[in-house]
Amino acid sequence: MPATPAVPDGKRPTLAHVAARAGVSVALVSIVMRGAYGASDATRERVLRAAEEIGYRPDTRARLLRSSRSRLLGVQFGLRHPFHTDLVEGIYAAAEPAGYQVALSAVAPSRGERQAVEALLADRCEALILLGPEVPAARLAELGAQVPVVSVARRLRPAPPGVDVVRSADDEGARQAVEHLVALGHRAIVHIDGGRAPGAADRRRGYRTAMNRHGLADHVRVLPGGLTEEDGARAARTLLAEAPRPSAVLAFNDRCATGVLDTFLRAGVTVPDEISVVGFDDTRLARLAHIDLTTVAQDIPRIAQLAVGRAIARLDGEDVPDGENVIPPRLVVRGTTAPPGGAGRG
Amino acid sequence: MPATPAVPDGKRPTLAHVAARAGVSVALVSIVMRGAYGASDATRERVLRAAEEIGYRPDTRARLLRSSRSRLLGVQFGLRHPFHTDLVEGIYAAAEPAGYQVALSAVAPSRGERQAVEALLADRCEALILLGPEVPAARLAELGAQVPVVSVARRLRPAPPGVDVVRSADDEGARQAVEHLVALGHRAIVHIDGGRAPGAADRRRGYRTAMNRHGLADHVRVLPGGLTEEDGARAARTLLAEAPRPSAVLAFNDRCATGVLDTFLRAGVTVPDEISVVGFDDTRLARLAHIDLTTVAQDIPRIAQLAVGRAIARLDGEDVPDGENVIPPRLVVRGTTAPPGGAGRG
DNA sequence: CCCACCGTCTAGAACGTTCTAGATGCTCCG
DNA sequence: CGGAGCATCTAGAACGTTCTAGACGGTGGG
Repeated sequence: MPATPAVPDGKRPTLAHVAARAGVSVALVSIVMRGAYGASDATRERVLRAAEEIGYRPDTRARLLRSSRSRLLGVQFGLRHPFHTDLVEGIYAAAEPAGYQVALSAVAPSRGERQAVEALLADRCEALILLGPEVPAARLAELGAQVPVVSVARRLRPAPPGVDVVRSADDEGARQAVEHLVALGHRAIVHIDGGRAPGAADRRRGYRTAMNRHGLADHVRVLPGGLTEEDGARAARTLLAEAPRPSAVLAFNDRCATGVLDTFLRAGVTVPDEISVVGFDDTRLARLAHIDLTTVAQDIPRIAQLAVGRAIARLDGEDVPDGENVIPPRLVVRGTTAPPGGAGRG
Repeated sequence: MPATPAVPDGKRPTLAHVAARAGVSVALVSIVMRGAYGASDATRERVLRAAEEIGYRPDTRARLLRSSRSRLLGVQFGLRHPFHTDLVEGIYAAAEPAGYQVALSAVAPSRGERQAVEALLADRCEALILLGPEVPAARLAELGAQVPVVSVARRLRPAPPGVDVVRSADDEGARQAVEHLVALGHRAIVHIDGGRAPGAADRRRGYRTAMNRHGLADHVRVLPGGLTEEDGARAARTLLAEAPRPSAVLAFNDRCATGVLDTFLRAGVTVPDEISVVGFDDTRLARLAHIDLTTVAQDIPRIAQLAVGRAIARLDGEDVPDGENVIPPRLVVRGTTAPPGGAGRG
């Protein structure tokens, strides 16, 4: 005679089913499932066996509903930005050992930041980690008033209460790039910027300051760009049309830089012989031999770790000092930069 | 005198708070918030205003706990695969208009497929959409017995009950690639495969069949590869060491193909003059001018739409016929293929 | 004038879990 | 022998929502 399944029809097994099968109370099963104190080894084993047998799986939502803490970190990211997806990997790696779960909410063409964040809040995330948020600062302040918020890669001055900032020293990164180009002998260095994108203002400023410091104030030139390949390509087309072209370009990020490279290549302008190009982010893309892009690397694991750390510290009620966490970037020299006039590549 | 906030301290507002403020019952507020039938226009407006004023936000988890349906689709994807992230965008676009929410669970170095799926099930997803799952078929069958499962890009023969398959005609794609190369005059065409990756077996078979059909059985050669750049690079290094090299390479996917291109480029082997290369997926990467990769495009929006459609159909209890949904791919000819011996590029 | 019916609203029980408060029985100590 | 103290276990109330059943007043047909 086959044992009657303890679980009715299509319903999924609950604590009560396990309890019935193991012959104990629901509360005790809860204790065992959580690994909490208060059950003998013998019953513990018996309960676990019963749970295993009927395929019990705890219901996160019911669990969170009851307990005051949800231990859930909400992460908003852009699916198309390798920089973001790499950060997400780091966030998983940092959050799970600390006993926090991660809820992802992507920004996509059909799904704005507002929608992405609303979903996270409705899911009861205790804190928000926003990767490169582009909403107005006022909106971030509003969110910060509700839950701890960590803004990654987006500077806020001053940071509203409840909002932490973790970012690379974007100005410093731009400075390193300019120093490198100047050391190679470049003077006409143009910056294709990121417009209103997070970090863009700092990179612009870093570029300007470095240029001025080297007495190149006359050569300062910022071209409107953006964070996609298309934005880079558009700016590059402007440069192509010019009589004496600049000898070097500092792009807002790697995607933008590949758009620039792409356009130059199609137009027969050789890089770095005729013009040098520098990116920002050091994505996997930049490392490929065809692209082999000189770029400014951000310390992604460290940024992820810090972002999670700040969020958790706030949740644990630690009295985190207000202020930004700024992480130094590092220039990675590859094949798209060379002295002007073309000593050339390889 | 400032109005006393209807909501105590740090707690977030609930239906009860809204009800108290609007002077109606909790049940009525629930009706209004859901937009359900059973409230007059006057009270409806009054309740909505009260909710707005105290910043009420429904609690998804409590909502799901109570109602039998969760209207939640769980999606497992790989953060590093542009093919997956593009699909996720399509899935959002298809699911939300149909009234379903999407829960994302990423596979990362620190987080295997088992863990990713467990998280989705614990969150009460009604159906699972798995992008390129690599777990054993038995495991998928086991999952299919619990909830509707859609396996995207991974073939299963036979598909276990409860498991739908949506995929490109991988064999057909490989065939198109071979046809193209043969038409250009190639004979020694080698395939760098995807090992045990989803779709790899079909692409291998399509390659073999097409080669045989053209009387090139003697030239059939499958080199072990994989789905990352590194896998492609490794295989390319093997080829570089050989005396007469093949004249064309069909790589498992675009990432693998870029690894191949990369290695050839660094070794001074010109593409397509000395050797032609074809990828698979038509990622944004392939379209960049430096790479300009001939590749097999998959119809991503259609795949996403179909995957969501099948999941929802199963949930709605429609009697979906078992069987795969196979979508034809399309070869995109770009700059990495040319006749052998080098009439060359540009 | 009665009753059925409709639109509007409400009380209270679910959902699956955790938490609080306490019950039970055992051991150990004076 | 009488508690105190401990380990183990349990009943029942929460959590914030939806659902079921029904209450209430007004209207209209016979």
